[in-house]
Amino acid sequence: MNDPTQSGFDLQDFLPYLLNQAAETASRGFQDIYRSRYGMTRTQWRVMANLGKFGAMTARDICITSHIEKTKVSRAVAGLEHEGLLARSPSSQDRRAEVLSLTDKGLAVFADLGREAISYDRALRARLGQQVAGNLNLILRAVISETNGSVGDYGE
Amino acid sequence: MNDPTQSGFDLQDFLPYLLNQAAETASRGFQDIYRSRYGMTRTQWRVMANLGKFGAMTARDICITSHIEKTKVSRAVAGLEHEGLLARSPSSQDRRAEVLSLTDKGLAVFADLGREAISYDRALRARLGQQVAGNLNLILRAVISETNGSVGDYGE
DNA sequence: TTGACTTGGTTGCACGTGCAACTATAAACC
DNA sequence: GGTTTATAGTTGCACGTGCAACCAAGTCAA
Repeated sequence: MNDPTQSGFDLQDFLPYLLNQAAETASRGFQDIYRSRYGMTRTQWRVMANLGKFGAMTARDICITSHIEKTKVSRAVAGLEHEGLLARSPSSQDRRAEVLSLTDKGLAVFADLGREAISYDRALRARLGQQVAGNLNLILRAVISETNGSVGDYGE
Repeated sequence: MNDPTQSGFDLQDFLPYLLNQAAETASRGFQDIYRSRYGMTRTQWRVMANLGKFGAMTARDICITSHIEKTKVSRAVAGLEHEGLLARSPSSQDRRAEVLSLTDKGLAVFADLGREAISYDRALRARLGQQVAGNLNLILRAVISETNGSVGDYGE
């Protein structure tokens, strides 16, 4: 590895770069599943995963728990609703907010993708080794909470 | 953490999700630098980092070493050339290919960003702890080489 | 009640990207 | 030679995203 500019900088050791590459390769395979099978976006999948886990919640709640920007959530919700996977009902406490929940169809899709996700994750961890995978899990959380010094709106 | 659907799936423990979140938070700060300071794209920054390290190379070479898709490289190169940061010269061996290299201006920009990147990376590693950071580095490489079972074209 | 300010959510626009299709040159084969 | 097949690089188009601006409902205080 020569370095004509003597800069001493190597992209291949730059943590943000490595993280992005790793995230991309790790995500690709699962993305293919929810995209080809249900034509879903990553954000849609994430929104669905939240509703699947927590039941009913507002868009705002999703933003907070998942650090997804609100415009992304808004559009993902619109898409999921259009596909009949999600339903909105007005909030009784706040007429601006809407309570979101998965429809039966949405629950079925989530059940399917949840299963796939679990086995995908399991396979990935197996390839890395349980020890290493657990380690990675912890470190990533550290990375996420570091630097994440709470910015405008709510996160992100 | 309740789980109404009993799916057993938790997005917060899904490795692809964690990797993406970590990558995003880790990248954000540095992205602000090359974007606000030079109006550069992430891909442009990466292409520049390659040329800065390796000197002169073709677009194809960049694709191979950095696993960036060729259309992204093509556009990044066009942009960098437009800004006068990069120059093309026809390859003597292959009239389809062009040898890319940074101009003096490009070298100066790379020197600046390279410095910034090094200190950014150093700060990040310091926050994680050297031990953990080194660990992360290794694991990420493993993640990248796993799953990366060589697809069409050259990588990506 | 009225006004200033906050907050839940949506929308317009510009932009980077993924993919497929395309041009031009090179290499392989008969 | 001539014909196929692979390769370097570009381009058109559709699409998801980031950001700023926006609307409507809530909040708080005078």
